[in-house]
Amino acid sequence: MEVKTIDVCCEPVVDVALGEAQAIDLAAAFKVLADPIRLRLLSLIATAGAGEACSCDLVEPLGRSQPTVSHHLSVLTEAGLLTREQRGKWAYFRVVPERLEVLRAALAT
Amino acid sequence: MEVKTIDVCCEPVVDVALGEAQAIDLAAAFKVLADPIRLRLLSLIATAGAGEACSCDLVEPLGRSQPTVSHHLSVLTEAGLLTREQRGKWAYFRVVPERLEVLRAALAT
DNA sequence: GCATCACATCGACACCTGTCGATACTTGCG
DNA sequence: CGCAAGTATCGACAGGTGTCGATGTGATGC
Repeated sequence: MEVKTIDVCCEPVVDVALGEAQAIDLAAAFKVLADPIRLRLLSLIATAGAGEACSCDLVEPLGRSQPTVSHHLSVLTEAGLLTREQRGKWAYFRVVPERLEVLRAALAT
Repeated sequence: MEVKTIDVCCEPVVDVALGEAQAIDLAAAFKVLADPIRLRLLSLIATAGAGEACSCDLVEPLGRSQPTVSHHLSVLTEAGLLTREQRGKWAYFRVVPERLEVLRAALAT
């Protein structure tokens, strides 16, 4: 997946008729969440001790190869759902709650 | 897309570590939303006059062929996001707010 | 009964995406 | 400097998905 910076408008889907461009952006955002590995990555990082997790601790519990996990972490980061911080040899990731909140708002009824 | 009945558990993604099976179900649910045409269908139906819309009124504004729109309506209906009611020659669709609410809850922070 | 309209299904195609092994790239440490 | 460890990137493959034209299926009305 190639996900650019995603600008999701805040209008709920069920409020005003969605424009074509907004629909494309919003769909791209949901596409990032439409993968079990990425959902589990979000969950693992969010529930980790200090609210952050190292790549090295994420490969094994998911049962996927290191390149695959790295790929999914990139997708989540490029979508703005994660932040990446390099500390020495290790890369630490944190979730960005505001991003989830934006998507959550789009589903408001 | 072939989407069976989707049973999404209500645990927020960021609350407890997501199980493998739950992640698969949740990802399938988000996959349904990860398409611009389907998002616009939801939006069009939700904002329609009586809260419902006929297929005949959905083909033209989306700029896709009738089979394609019919396909997306099937995906949304099978996922439980829409209900379908046949009245005479026409098929009327309504959104199921509870379904959106379930997905919304999964993104809670 | 038959033509017509609304809609669903089928078959086929191009494109995208998740996956992995191999490899390149940094950083830290002797 | 040279080696090792943690990650990212590359290339390639199998499988999934959106799309459409053609066709099938009911229901309506003459």
